[in-house]
Amino acid sequence: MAMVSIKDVAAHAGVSPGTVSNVLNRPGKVAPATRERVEAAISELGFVRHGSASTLRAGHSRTIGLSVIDIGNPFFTEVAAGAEDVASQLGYAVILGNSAGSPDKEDRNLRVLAEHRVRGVLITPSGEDPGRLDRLRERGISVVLVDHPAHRPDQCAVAVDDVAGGRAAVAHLLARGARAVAYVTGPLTIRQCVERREGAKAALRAAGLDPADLRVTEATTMTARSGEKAAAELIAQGDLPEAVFCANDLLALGVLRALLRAGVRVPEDVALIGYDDIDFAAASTVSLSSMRQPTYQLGRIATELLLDECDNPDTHAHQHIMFQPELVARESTQ
Amino acid sequence: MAMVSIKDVAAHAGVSPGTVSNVLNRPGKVAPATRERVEAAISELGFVRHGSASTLRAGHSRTIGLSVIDIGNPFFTEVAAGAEDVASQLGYAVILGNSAGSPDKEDRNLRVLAEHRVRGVLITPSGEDPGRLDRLRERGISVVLVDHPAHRPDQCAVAVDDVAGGRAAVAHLLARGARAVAYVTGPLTIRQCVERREGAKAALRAAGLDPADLRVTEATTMTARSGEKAAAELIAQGDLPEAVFCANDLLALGVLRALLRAGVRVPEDVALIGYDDIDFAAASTVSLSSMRQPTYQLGRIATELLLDECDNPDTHAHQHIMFQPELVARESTQ
DNA sequence: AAGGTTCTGTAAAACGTTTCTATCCGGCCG
DNA sequence: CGGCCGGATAGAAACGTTTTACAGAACCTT
Repeated sequence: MAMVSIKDVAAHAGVSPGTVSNVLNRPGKVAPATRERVEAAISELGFVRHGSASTLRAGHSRTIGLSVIDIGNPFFTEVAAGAEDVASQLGYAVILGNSAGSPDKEDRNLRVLAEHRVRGVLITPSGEDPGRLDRLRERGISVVLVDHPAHRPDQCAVAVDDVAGGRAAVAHLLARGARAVAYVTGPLTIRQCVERREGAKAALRAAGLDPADLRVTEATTMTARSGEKAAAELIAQGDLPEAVFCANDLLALGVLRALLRAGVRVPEDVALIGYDDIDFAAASTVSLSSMRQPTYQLGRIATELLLDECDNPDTHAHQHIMFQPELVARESTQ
Repeated sequence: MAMVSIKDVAAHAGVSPGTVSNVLNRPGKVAPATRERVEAAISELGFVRHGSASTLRAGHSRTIGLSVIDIGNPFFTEVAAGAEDVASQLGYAVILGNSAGSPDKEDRNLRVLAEHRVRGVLITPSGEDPGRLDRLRERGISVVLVDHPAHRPDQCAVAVDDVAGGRAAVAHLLARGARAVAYVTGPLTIRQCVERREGAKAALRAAGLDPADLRVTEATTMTARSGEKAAAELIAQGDLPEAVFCANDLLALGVLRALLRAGVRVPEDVALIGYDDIDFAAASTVSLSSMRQPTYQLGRIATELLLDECDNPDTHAHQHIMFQPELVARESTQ
């Protein structure tokens, strides 16, 4: 309970508080003998630096914010894991904000982050951004966009090329000989869903087919249950496509399940590919082909960019990094 | 960039800084007219309270720590979501720590939390705890154990009854008429795995069977891949059990996959039940029976207990809450 | 009308660091 | 031998808030 402060350490080591601070922050500036004495006092007294006092005086904290849309989604979980690893390695703490898709909650979270004077924020913005990120930047808080292209040159962003992903997925289906292709997507208000669709159309075009022939089924959520419903619709229409591309793996697993129960063989009757390559894609009964995204890397790199921007503001060059997704072919498209 | 402080607000509203602070923290104490004037100044100037200064002076922060073993595991993700929801609703920020199973990393994380003078910590301790939690408590940081029974009466803990869960799962298998039961488990260094095994044995005993007949296969990790390997072993032994209980759903999904590929029908030849009821359990081709745990609730309640302990230290009563898991019967045990 | 009691608001002292300036001391050069 | 220099440390101010003690004003009571 008795908080031991830098003064106590100073008294115990027979030096001034300033010297203790130097040992903590610029160990090179203090003579080895004194340094040892201070370090001994620190561990003897169990001193732990008061982060808030430090932040207050120094004008900046060793904390970053992470604002994601849905921490329950394996995609964001991986991003968070990558970010946390890098941050904790560099002695930064990560404050987690889950916007749950609600712009209100996102605003509340950003406010909390601003109060904490975080050094920077990693954010996957939900919906369009009416200048609230600019407001953060005005406060001197760096922002790195995650899984979202930058809308301004003076900021960093890391994203994955969703158009290329959609194109690669459908090109893979076409290479297997399929011609009638369906796209099962989540809400088309989601940027990723739209871009993957554009990629799919591009692949059709490149193969000399009419992009308008892409049969699009829009589900209300990106869950397995929605996938089942979508597949039921396709089946009800009687005229099954030769191949189905799903906007994420959860949808694909739902489609897979519905097809198998209806006696449709995968991949013999219908080939199937998902997106994200979540762990369960490989584990499903007919293992699922998918587009792998470097999610953990996304979190790592975004954090590295952010901390570089904070720690070396002069030499820092803003970057827009676009990862390429990778095709993982499994049984469902053999 | 120009940080606006409480003084600027005070000047702008024609009051003293103390009054602004009162408006912020004890609005009732200040006359309505003045309050409005101050509030106008606040929003006009875009003032955001400096959390660190506040923490420093007030002696406590509005921040809690969350230390989990593996943020990639859906179980912990749900816990985190529950915790974040409650915390953010009460204006608290959550600092995330991922120990990744390493006691070293856990220590580092706890140190960061101590530096930030968090109000309290939610922790699922990894391995045995050599007094480091006590050290936190000495510093006035409350601790609530998550998914772990309390080892002391003067602390809160929320957990799920793993013995009861193991018992219910196996009782369900026995009720279907199975007699030869196998248990596919993760490392038996994990408390949960051991307790679920004890529950399984208890169910056998209660049915008049010999608990020693439980065929235990210990996998090195709790993943689908390990589950496949475990099932391959069972198949290789020639003598298939009538029912398999897996220590978690990932293992079960792996077992399911291996069985189906070997031509074993589920549930006709072998019944199968997992644990955790992750989303993918319902979505797999043969939907998977499982034991559902109130994970989101676990996070919520733990946070509520923690914040109650912080905010009402006098009236707070320490609680040890033990949830009961719930059987979810699906196709794999029909 | 005097004394007390609320009710509002002010002023100033903390909280624990960091950082800037000043001081001390030993040694080196001329 | 005196003056200087450079390294090491001390001392004090500042960061933005909360909180305590207190001062005025207004209102009530007798």
